[in-house]
Amino acid sequence: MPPIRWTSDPRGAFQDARRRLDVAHRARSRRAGRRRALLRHGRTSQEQGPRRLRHQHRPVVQAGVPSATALADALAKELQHADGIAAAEVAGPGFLNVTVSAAAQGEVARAIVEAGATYGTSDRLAGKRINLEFVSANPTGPIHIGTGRWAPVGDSLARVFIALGADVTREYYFNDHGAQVDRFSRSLLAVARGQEPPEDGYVGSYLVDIADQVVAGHPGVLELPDDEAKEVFRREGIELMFADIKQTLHDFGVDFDVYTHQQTLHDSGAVERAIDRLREMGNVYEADGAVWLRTQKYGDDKDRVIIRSNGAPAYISADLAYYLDKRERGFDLVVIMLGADHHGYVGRLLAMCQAFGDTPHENLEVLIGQMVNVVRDGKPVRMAKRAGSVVTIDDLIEALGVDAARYALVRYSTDSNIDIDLALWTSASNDNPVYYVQYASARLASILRNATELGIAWSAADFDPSLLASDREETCCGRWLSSPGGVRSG
RNA sequence: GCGCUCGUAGCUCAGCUGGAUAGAGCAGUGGACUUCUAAUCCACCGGUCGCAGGUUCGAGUCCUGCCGGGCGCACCA
Repeated sequence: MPPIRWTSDPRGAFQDARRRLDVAHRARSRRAGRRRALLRHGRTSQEQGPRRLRHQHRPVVQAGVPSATALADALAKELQHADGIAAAEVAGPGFLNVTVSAAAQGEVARAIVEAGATYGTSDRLAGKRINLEFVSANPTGPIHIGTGRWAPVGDSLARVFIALGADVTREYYFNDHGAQVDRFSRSLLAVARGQEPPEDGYVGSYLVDIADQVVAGHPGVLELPDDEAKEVFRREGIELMFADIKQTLHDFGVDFDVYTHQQTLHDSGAVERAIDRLREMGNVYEADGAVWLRTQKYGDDKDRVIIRSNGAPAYISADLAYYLDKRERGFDLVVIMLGADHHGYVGRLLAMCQAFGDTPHENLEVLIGQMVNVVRDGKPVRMAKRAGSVVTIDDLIEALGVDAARYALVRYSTDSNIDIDLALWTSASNDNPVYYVQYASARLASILRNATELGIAWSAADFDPSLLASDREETCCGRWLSSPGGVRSG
């Protein structure tokens, strides 16, 4: 064991050497204790242009520019004597393998213990205000599994941004305006009167529950004229439905900081203000009796109507106001998470962002999550009680439990549509992905418990990092070292 | 017809801004273990990265065209 005592992160030594040589680098973690570096040269100046850069990436000798191997050699020499580094050797054309000494590598254990829960966090996004809007299911029924996918994903994303030091707000856009809500209230009224729901209405036993509650709270409601009764069912029904949704999300471990009601954007004049602003920017015009936004100018397929020829605002008008509202509330980045059935909407939202004079992907990011199906033995499952109903988050939680349900939704890339196999996720077998996580947790808890029973306690003074030298420990240290990178790129 | 997205090992999926022999888990095969919870561990087996071109010193990654699955293309929300 080389008697290398190290005092700092070996990456520091690496960066020192690099700085001295004035080369750009690319480092990647490989096996435990090793870092590999691809050397690139000639990237110190951005104005070189792509063509020349490409040539300079070639690992060949050019006039006045040392070859990659020569650079690697030089870098290796610098590194060999650096603290915490056991060996540095040139491996292939342009690659440098750096072996971190066991002692240096073991230090990561100390760093983790001392940092506790803050290990892996950073201040990379410090001062940045991010608004994450997700779920935002309409209050016309329980949360469907597709939109519900964003609940754990959006929540996890929020946690990652917070770990990076950002100031994060979780927000829910509550759509209590428009035709869907009207259909909902008509459906409630029909159900309360024991009639068939309207042709275009909603079905499901939840309607009965809501209708019963409304009637219980307003005994005379069924004797009112249709319009008045419908209004009562609208107002009360939405409140009850929304309370249900909030409860479901809360049970799912997801709570929001801000709920914005679409209706308030219309009532407060925010929509008009947003349109005025866009008009000032020269991006609004009138044609065919309607008011249009010039989204095509900013990459959308066509311009979009924001005020219909009948005078009613189109759906997007509230989004204009909402985006502006978020920006005025001081958010640098506005993230909106939508289901794949809304992906056609992305283009016009990004165009809107630009129409306001903002920069897409910098001030506005629209994420699309693909569809979620629930299957059993390969066949789609409908769990709710009445035909026509869809699988809800409540159903999923009931079937899998909160932890497994969250994990089943977070585990996969949101770019892929997923089939959640109930048989798989509820099975007591190795096939069940959630078992791995639970077992790992159980084993770690067990180690700590046994350590306590044996009277073993952490002591910074007695800690000898060089003892963490076995292959297994090397692997662990490597993972630990690279895990903050995962948070960073997340 | 147009657009978005997926197509990587038998199965379910990773693969970051293109970089060294493409990685995990499960399944399969062969071992280990009088157990820090057998809900275990180790090893092996297994891949024309949908197909065909192209760009590049280098492509699973970028571009073009096909094929296949999903989802959309409203003065609906």
